[in-house]
Amino acid sequence: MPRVSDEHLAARRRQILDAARRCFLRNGFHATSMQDVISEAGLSVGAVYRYFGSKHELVTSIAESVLDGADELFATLAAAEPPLPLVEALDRALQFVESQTGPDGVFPLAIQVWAESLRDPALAEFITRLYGRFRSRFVELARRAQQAGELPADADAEAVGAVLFGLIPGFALQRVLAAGPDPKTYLDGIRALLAGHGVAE
Amino acid sequence: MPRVSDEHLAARRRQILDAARRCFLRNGFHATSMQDVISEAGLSVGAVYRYFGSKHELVTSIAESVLDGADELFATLAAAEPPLPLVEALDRALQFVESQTGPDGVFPLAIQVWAESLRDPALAEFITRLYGRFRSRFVELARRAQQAGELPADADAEAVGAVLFGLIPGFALQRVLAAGPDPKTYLDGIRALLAGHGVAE
DNA sequence: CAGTGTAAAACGAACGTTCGTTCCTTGACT
DNA sequence: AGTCAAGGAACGAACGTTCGTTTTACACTG
Repeated sequence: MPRVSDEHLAARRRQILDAARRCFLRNGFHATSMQDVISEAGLSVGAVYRYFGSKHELVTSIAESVLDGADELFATLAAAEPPLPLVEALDRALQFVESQTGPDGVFPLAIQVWAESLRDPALAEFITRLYGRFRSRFVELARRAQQAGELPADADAEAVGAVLFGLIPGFALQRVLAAGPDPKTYLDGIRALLAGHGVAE
Repeated sequence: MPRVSDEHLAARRRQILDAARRCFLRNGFHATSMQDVISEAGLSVGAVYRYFGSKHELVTSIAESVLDGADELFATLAAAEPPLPLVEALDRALQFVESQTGPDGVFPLAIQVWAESLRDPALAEFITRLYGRFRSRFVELARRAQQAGELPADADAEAVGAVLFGLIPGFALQRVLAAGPDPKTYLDGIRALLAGHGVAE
């Protein structure tokens, strides 16, 4: 089928990426062979190698698409007008993450990306930059909560933002690895902490 | 050396496990070949296979030893007499984790164990049980903080414990993947949250 | 104490498989 | 007729593991 449309090419790419995502979710990056991806996509070796030059390129593409989605939500939460109360912003973030922790969600893939980034400097740099951006969203959230009087005026927004961001993977990990509590319960815990009796300082 | 002492056998095992740990830290479980481990240990193929029946057994042994250490600390923190103030307990937990986030620490290995557990039901069950125990330590911490008046009397200790525990991997992940703040800054953020202005109920 | 038998520890060549990738061929569409 | 997406046989390398051989330390004899 020569001279096919651009949409056809894009669709083929997506077809391969979707197949790869399913395989990677099922077996992990390393235990998935190119043949697995190729069979899952219902294509031939040659066809797949026309669209992706190597397995590594497939892994990288998946990694980027997996993580890009979350930033959009976090950006929305941080920029909401009027500013969202802390608890509500966290509620929304937790619900999003919760929706991605199942076997079909992307969070298990994210864990694999973390592991992969420990050995792949290029991927590590991508991750560092993206997660830095994630954190900056939560710093912004903290700053605005501070202005709204939800946090002490002298608090370090950078520090609070880091903690708020840390709550998210902390929740997701427990959900996936340790049969953790549901988002509602987790949020109750956060609320209780926020309502703390001023023991610090 | 036939008929060697039990200490010799144990030392050989440790020799192999240490070599494997170094290799796994350097290249990850999957990208490390048995030959890598064997060369690193300075032994022969046959010698290593005398002590460990398969590569998988090596991975499992490493995983267990990596995670067992942390529980000891968490148990100590939860059982301290008199009860530790929340902030101080978290401080100690963060400092411990911090000491394990470097290239020589075990935290990078823990990330790989997480990824591995997604495909290995036996490992997953081990992880679930262990992390459940981790969380229960923090629940105990929360309960005692509650009795000391550091948390609202009507708070759900289970929920708060889960959040407190979640702070730990949340910190470590940022430290390893996203050039996150140091433990002191992170703790400042936690303090600011605890001092929150009672916005939640 | 010397000599010898033996069981166990260590060795490493070799095996069958599977890997990611290459590259030539095929055939549908312009 | 020409172009190019798609196909798939074939390749060399590397994998985890097996297994027959060699080496070693100790027990037992005289």
